Amino acid sequence: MEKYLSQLNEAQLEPTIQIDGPMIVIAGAGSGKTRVLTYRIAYMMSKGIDAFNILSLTFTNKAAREMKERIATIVGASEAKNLWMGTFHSVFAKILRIEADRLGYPSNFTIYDTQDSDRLIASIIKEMGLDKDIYKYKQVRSRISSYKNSLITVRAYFQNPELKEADAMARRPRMGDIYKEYVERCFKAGAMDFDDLLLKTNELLTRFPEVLAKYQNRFKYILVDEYQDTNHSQYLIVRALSDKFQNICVVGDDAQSIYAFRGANINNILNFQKDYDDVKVFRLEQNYRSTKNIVNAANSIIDKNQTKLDKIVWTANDEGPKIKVNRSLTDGDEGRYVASTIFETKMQNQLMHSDFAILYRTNAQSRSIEDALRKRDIPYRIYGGLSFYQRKEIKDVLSYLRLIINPADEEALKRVINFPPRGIGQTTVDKLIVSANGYNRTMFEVMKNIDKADVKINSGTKTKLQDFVTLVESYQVLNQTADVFELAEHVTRTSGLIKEFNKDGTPEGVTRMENIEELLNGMKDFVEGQKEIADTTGSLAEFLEDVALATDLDADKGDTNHVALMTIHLAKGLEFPYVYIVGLEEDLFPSAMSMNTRSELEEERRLFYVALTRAEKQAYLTYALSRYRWGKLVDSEPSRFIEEIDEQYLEILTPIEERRFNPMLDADIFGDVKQDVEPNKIRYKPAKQPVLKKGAAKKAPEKFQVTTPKKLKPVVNTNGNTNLFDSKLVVGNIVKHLRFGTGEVLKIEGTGADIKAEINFQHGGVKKLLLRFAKLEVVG
DNA sequence: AAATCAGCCCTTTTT
DNA sequence: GGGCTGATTT
Repeated sequence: MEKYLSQLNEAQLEPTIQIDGPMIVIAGAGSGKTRVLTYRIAYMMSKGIDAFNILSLTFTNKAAREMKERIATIVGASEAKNLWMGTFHSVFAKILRIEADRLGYPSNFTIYDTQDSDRLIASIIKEMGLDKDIYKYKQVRSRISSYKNSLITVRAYFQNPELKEADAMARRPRMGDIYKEYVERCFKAGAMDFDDLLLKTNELLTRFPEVLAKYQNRFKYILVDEYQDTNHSQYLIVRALSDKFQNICVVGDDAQSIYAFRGANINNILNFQKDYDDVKVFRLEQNYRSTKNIVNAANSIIDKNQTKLDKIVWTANDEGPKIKVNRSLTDGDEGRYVASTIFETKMQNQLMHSDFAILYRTNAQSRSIEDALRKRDIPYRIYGGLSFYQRKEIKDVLSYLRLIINPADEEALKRVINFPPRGIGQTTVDKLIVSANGYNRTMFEVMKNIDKADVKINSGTKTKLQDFVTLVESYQVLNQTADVFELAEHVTRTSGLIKEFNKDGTPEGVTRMENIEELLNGMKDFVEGQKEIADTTGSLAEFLEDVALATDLDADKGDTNHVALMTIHLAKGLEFPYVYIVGLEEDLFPSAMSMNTRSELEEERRLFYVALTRAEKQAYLTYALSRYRWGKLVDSEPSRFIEEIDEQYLEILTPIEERRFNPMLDADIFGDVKQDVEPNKIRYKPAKQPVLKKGAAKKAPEKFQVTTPKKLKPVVNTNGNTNLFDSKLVVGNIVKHLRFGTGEVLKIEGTGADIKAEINFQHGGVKKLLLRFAKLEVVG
């Protein structure tokens, strides 16, 4: 152990050997946080603390696995095996399975993924006869999710008039009814969604003091990584479990909090010192990862945020090259620029493909990059996106398997009852749902007793339903003896899935078959792997849980030497020698949807900070002047984040060399000639009509100058004399709108040309209006 | 009940 | 550009 501790600097050593009591480690990017966590656990064990008494919560299962492996090399595999380590979701799913019956759930409950939830909600909205344009299932789902993350149960919802009012104001008065029905249907189906795993854990710990005591005594030492990204529900679980012994160590970096959109509360980390007595505070401020240029540039960005803890990240590393900033004409050019510089850099410095990462704000951006990499024969791998387990054919197979374990699983049943087609159509399914709700039974139970049930289904269809029941039951019998792989293999063959995908020999069908094969191989690995671990059964239930909570499709099978493509969110915690941050454009990064409030914009800025601090040696920032979005070419402006970096750390590669407008050359912008133009050649932008955007007259042609800070743009009044942009509209004013009638001003937000007012109109409810466009008249 | 097609929304990020 | 829903046809 000593030899490991000697690898730490003083700042790292202190928290590592501090075992008892509440403590917080504020760890800057690249400061060796994971090392501290790993060695701390190993150190605890070397001091005689039983692995059974340590609970370590990480942000991804991959992080947990890697940490466990490293601990195993220090203290030995047999000891490390007993550590409880994983994400909140996976750890508490395990506990919920043990305690399920207390909550009225079967221990083999299904975990609904987002898609399952969406389908159920959409189906409920339809059944209730509501307008799907007002009740958009995605919005409804995210609303329900935020209730759950704030521990607002259905009962709490109906007891709180404010919530009902808020939903009514948003023209969704039936929100509570949908919530209620959704929760009941999940319960009946023996299913929990992601948020339930945390909500039900809280319920368990609150309602059953003996259960709380049991786990408090079990988890005498608790560690939480990435504490800045915990939500309220997670916060309460940690508080409850650590309440008795108060041996709680949280690690995080407020500057890297990027999950507010899913309920993460940055105040959890900002207020930690108030939550416990005598909190010891440690700071890791020396960055070991990146060059001075990168660290300083990142600091200069995060400085722009108001909400943050005091912390100065510094490094003793080399100065390094400046951050390269490149402009392209289109997203296609951007891709080609990235691909060609990767190619050149790799050749010149004899690097691996895996030394490079390309990070973007949205998954949709990967396509243009992929195309360029493929043309250059550069191997790459896309992380995240539509994960393997979310593909249609994989979900089909998994749905059959889910039904074996839990025939009450409504979403799985609806998915495969008529796939492959077996003559059971929508009408029949609808009748079954109505009937099941009427009898308060599951659809499967109704089907099983279809002869006794009062449903108007013709006898031919009834036979088909019974056949399906028999099929599933035969699988259940096989599950008694066969392992996961054998079972799945049998299911794909006998259900007709393989035949269905093989049917027409289309390339699509071939890919689907390959994916199914890959799934089967994965199962084989799972079966083999589980044999070596003592306390696991290798059961189907366990496999399905792994799959439901998988954070990535890890299992880096075979070749790991590829360029990594992923969203910035996914890149958190990772590092690469060369990092490209692409699509640095206004409305994309920062996202158009996050510019309404300061806190949203600050989260985008933290996201940019995370992106930049992934780089060890060299960072590239790229943007395009126009980009395909929703199938259309859209003009874009460089991101404000580029300007926010202190210019001394930047190298602008593409000073604009304006050329005279040339109709001949200009034509290729609209034709297909430009495909062959080499990237990174000096390009020019055709003269264009100035576009009015954000109420400002844009200087044309566009010229991007990093050296001059953006000045406040002149305001153009586009709406004649009724424009209130310059007026002193205040909260409480009564205003009149041409279309919406009169309303009260609830909120005013934004600055400059982006000032918006939230107005509650008598007709039309609450609306956010850009003052510079809205024709408003103050009447009171 | 199945197959085909037109039109819709979509893009923030994930356990 | 693409995926999904709903209407229409067979």
